[in-house]
Amino acid sequence: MSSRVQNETQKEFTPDLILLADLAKALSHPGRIRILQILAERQSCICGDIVDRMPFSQSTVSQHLKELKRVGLIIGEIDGPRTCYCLDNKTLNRAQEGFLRLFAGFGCCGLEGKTNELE
Amino acid sequence: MSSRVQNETQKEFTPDLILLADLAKALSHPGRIRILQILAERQSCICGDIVDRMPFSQSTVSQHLKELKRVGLIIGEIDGPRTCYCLDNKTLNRAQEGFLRLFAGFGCCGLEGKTNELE
DNA sequence: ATTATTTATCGGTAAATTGCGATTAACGAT
DNA sequence: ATCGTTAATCGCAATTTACCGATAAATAAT
Repeated sequence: MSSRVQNETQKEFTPDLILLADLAKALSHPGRIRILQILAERQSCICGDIVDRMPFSQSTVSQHLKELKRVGLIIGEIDGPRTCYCLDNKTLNRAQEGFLRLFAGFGCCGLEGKTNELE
Repeated sequence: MSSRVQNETQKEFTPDLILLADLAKALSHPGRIRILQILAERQSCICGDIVDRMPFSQSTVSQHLKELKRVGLIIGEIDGPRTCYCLDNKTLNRAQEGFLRLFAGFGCCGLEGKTNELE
């Protein structure tokens, strides 16, 4: 909040920036984006169902799920021998907000037609 | 063995998805996001000015610039012994569009208070 | 031609990522 | 207890990333 700006040429990265980059990293693999899309279109989020729809092995998918869980984009709930995954809307909201603010800061691109006051 | 019926639906990733992941990858490092922000503040920027504002060596910054150039987020113009970098608004627009569509597809997140539906 | 300046690239190391098969752990059912 | 099923984790190899110092290439000025 009240971060002390002592030098205009601040070289360090703010926690916000680091967080956004971390979220981008989680989205930097087609498989992980795909997983999020699968979870969005289905309410049944059993791990096996995801694996069936991915071109990777079970262990690889599990690793991608772990990465998505790490940044908080998804939540895994153990249900018997299975694990039920679902999107974490709270983190998704923050992520969307972060990206929106980022692009808004670039000033180049309006929302073309949808002129919301982003700020 | 697993007698699961293999879903014949597209396991492959669409070019659009791969492109979006690639853009996310370019944004997955705080330094690279920072570079974009620096370029947004000033209309154009010679490489050295960017280096001065980054906590990395000249060669490292140059490498990040190369990555941003690779995905088309920035353009580098040689100007004498210097190189002048600037944002590529066209790619930025497409990137923003891609992220907007992605998050819209998640359905979870309106624009926080602004409950307009993004088409 | 020499020198200084600027930036891209080379070479190297350390760490992280990606993918897989094999294994383990946890659970339900027999 | 034993047997399947499910999913996380381990171990491993190949690749990529990140960072740096050193060097090269290009230009401007002397």
